[in-house]
Amino acid sequence: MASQHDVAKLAHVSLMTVSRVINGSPKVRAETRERVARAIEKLSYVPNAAARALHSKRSYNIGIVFPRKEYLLIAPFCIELCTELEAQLRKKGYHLFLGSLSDEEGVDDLPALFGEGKVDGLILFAPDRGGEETAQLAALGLPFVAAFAHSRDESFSSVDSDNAKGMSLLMAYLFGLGHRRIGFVAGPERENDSAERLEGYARELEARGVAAEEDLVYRGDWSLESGYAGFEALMGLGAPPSAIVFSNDQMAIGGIKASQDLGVRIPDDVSITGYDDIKYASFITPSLTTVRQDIGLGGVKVAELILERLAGEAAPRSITIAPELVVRSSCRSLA
Amino acid sequence: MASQHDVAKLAHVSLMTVSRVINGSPKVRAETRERVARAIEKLSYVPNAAARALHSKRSYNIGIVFPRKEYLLIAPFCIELCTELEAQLRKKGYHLFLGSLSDEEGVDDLPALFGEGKVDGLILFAPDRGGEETAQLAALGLPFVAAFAHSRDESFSSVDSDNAKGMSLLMAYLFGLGHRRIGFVAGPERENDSAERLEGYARELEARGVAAEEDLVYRGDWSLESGYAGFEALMGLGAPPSAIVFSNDQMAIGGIKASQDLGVRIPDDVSITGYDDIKYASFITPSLTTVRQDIGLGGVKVAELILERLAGEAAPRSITIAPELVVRSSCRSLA
DNA sequence: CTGTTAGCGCATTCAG
DNA sequence: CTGAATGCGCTAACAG
Repeated sequence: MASQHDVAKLAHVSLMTVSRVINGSPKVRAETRERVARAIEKLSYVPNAAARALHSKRSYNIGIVFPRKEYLLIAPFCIELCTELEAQLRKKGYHLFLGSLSDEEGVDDLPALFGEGKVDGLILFAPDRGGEETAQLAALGLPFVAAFAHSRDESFSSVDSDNAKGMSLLMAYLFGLGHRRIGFVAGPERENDSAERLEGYARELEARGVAAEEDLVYRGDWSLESGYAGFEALMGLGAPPSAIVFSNDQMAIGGIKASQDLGVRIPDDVSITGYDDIKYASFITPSLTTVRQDIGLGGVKVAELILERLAGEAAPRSITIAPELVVRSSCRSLA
Repeated sequence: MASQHDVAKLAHVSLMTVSRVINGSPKVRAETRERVARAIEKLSYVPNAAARALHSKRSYNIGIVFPRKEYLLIAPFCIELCTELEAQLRKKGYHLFLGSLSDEEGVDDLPALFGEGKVDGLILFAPDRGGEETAQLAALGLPFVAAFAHSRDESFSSVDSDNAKGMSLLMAYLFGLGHRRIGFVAGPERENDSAERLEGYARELEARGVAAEEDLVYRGDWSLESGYAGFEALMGLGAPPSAIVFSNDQMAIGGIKASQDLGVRIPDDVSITGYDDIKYASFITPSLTTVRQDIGLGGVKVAELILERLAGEAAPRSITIAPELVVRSSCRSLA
């Protein structure tokens, strides 16, 4: 409730001196500074964010936007990212706003959501691959960073995992085990991570002279349910695969459930892999061979990039998080 | 970038008239209103939140605080709550701030976090049971609601699940199946949900004339790991229980993992139950008998209560979410 | 129905 | 080193 005015009165100085002390200006005598500091302490004065924002035209708030309800499917992910992000931003005096867009809303609703100057910048979580969303957002002129997306042309900053690398690790491992007929359960078509993993799968097959088969690719949506359905579909094929790569751990866990209901043994009858290395990956039976991504590091990098964008100095850039193969017990050697 | 000033100029009216149109005051001639509306449209004018907040002394922001890192353990939970909460608040023109307190921080750090007038109210997620945190927060004078906590004396508003009811359902079911020697894997001591579930367990045993045994209670922390350890500990007892109640699904899933590593069959050798009915509960094998809580509804109620608190009319009140027993296949009848 | 005045709390001028 | 004036964008309280 106390304002600079009150502090100034109590410390017998002017408003300006108080302001200077608060903003750490060196041009204040130590003694005066001390007096002001005590007054601040006594009144438990806290600067008013609105007034500051009004004057400085900066809210010191960042918004994070989860574009679609479907992203709740990957909750563990989101939370981990948000926590780290929030911690990093706070160190720099920024706060994090949460904003999930409903299915009916699009990027054009963002001004209404955040455009009143409530945020200085935005984090866009897994925007569509087509680039319309990011283009629209760029047109708005609000600094932003895309998380779990990738800007090929560096027209915006982004943090993404190195999906090509991850898939390469995974496929090399599977081929080393002797697998040739490998099924794939993909994520949503419009997402970058999903698309890149599918591309990686196809590329790795081709590199080893294995012809791609349309039947061997099932289109899922990251959910447990779609993993279940994917496993059923692939194993129901006339010639089922000897291994199935799921685009994320969650779908793989759905697949494991399906295997049990179907009486198919993993890895005896079919090998499977996931992606992400969520907590459950090691707590499910069989424990899941997967690709680990350091989400926390992703949060740190996103924070770094958005701050960079706010400063406006550097050009947009993309950071990719290195993946790591985690071998557990969901695959067997055909040899 | 456009301000009311620009709109006023373009529409050939005064600032005040613009303000009135924006705030929907009826005291404006239809024709004038129309003219102003067009100017607003043309300039794509959006009111400035900071200026508004400065004048009205309301930020139209609500903060949600996750008091401890350990809450990341229950991520699916948090996300579901946040999403629903955010959607509800947005309908009323409010935005949601995220703020996780690190382990070193306490409620007294909240002013620094949010106290600059950045928020009008706070949601406190699962505060300690002792009530110091809530008492401190109340002392700050900031309206708040505790989520997944319970105010016995209605000194603050809270939303919580009816743990007594949930435990009663669960224990009745287990007793009906013939179980008498029942183990319990508890959550953290200081949390309300955790404490109430443990109390419920003890009460239900006593009500049926079964003596409580200290050895049969293992203190966990909601995590998969602690569930694993709890299962090991309880089954390692000289006389292991015929059923184990886990305070949440996550620990139960940890327990299932332990059972497989130990070669103990569920439910043949021991029955288990969880609490929460998270998505994985039905996708694990054996599928988990548990208690369902409608987290989304919790979010709706939390929004309702905080808005009530902001309005300042009604007295604080507590809402409890009705639990529901979900029987699946992790328990067997001893008969 | 519409316009004028004033002030919310802060920080950037520019003078002392 | 410190202070006085000024304005950020908006709206409540008064005029007209």
